[in-house]
Amino acid sequence: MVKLEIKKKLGGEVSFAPVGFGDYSSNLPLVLAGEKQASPMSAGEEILSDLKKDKKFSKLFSKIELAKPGFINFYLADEVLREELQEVLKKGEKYGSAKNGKGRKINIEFVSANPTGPLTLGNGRSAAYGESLARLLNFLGHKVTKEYFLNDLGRQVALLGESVARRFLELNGRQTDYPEEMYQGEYILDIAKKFKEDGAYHGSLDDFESLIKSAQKYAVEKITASLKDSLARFGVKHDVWFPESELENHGEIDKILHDFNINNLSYEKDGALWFKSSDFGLDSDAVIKKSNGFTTYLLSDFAYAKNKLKRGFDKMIYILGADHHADVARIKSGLRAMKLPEEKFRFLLYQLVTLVEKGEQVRMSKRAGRFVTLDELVKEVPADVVKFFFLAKSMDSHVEFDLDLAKEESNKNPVYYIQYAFVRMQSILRKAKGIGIKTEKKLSKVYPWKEEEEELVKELIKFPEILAETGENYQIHHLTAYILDLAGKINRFYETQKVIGAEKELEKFRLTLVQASAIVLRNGLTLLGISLPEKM
RNA sequence: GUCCCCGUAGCUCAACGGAUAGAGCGUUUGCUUGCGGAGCAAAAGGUUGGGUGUUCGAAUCACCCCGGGGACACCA
Repeated sequence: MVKLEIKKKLGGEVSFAPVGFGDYSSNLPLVLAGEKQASPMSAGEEILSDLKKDKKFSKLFSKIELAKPGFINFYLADEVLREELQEVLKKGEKYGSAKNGKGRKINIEFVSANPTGPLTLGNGRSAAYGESLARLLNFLGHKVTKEYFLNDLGRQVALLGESVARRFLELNGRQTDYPEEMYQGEYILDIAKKFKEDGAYHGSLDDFESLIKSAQKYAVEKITASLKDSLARFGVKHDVWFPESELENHGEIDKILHDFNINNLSYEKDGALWFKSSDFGLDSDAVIKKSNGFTTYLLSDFAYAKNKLKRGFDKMIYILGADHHADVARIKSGLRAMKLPEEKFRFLLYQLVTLVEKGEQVRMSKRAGRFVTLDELVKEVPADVVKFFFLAKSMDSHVEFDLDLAKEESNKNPVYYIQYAFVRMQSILRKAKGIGIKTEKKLSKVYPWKEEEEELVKELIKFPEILAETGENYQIHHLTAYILDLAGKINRFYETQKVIGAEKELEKFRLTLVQASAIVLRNGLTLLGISLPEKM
């Protein structure tokens, strides 16, 4: 990774240069000029002559130049390009991987939707992002656990049980009303029907309490299973499903209450128990135990954070919808109060996915039964397309989703452009193998680069650098954009340079380019969780 | 009232404070023998919502407006 070497050597920032300014560039002269009040160009001269003294370093480049306002531009040497190209073939599916993570344990929690209904599009965004980030960090040498927090306690789940119970009573010919606060989606009726068919309830129909309990347990199990199915169909698999009830059963929630009490971090008011969050950076205090005796979500969050830490994770990443923005501040206040290492917790918020129907925005609501499910979408639009749609965007962008438009546009999605480039490369490789052409490391003849070849190699060897950066800033969409760029370079190369049937040595050389292209596309798409067709 | 995110080409979105603001879709025009045309080449399309600052340099940072989304519960 030449970029890293320049960075080390200079001790300043280095970036990929815009077209026409070499391969890498640094603004160090401008920065130094500001600090020392010297002219950028003279500062640049000094740096430049220093760099040139280091023979080993300057051998990496065909040219190092000082440009206009005060940039140093680096042009990669031909041999470096050729060596790195061989590196791609040598490392194959490991190309781009690293050991920087040093096996540090990372927990990534994502999706974590309540088991009270199907997954929504927003959950899909979380799923696509979490899965990809996990794969990337793994590739970079971390030991990643993908985790799903299952809220199997509390009011929403109780409400779910009651909803199913009421539908169940209806099915059994009992007169019951169905209040507005019940879950309105059709899937509730489906669950109630299965509940009846399975004969899962053995008690009396008049014992409403017992019915609710039984229906709740049944519904949570059914829905959890279908959540797993939906995610599997979307190509996402969590390593750990962590039920909230486990925290309660192991007394971890009570332990927090106890500790807060001892350390004078909580107090009673209006029959409820409050956490003194205002002592830890918040505007107000927060309820952790309601006057009806039930503990709040926040308390579980505290216990859960502590639990994760206890399991030995070095870093805990939460992927949350932007509607949890305020929760983040509350959780952090709790971390401070409990003296847990705040820097090990990282909260990533993605902006919400809103639904557009016939030009109108519709607020999705699970309770009101008004949403598009991930399953519905994936039935109409291939999972690869949906993932690309999410992963090409920054987490900070709102997504307005129009199902009709998505269906219509699906076959124009850029993901096909990338897959097509891959298929073309595979096709050439197949053909070459068929007629016995092999790639070779040592070529007896070195050809000058064709423009499209050079651009392609340079793009290919950026891959490890892009991954390293993305692993730092978690901006997965940068990786997505890179792969799209790369596909463009590949298609241009394909269009202009004949591979099979070219002059003997040249044929071999271009074949290495083809092979390297296939490798990088494969590695990149795999990290995004997008599939690689052999044929289309 | 406080806090978070966004406003960039007709549309959907990119752009570590850097050099000429880029892709895809859509529009217009070309490209058969060469390996898959789901491609390639080119054109048109922009006062980066508006303003004031900060500095060598601002789509990016600060402040003020305008517009959109979200959060500020004994909801989850």
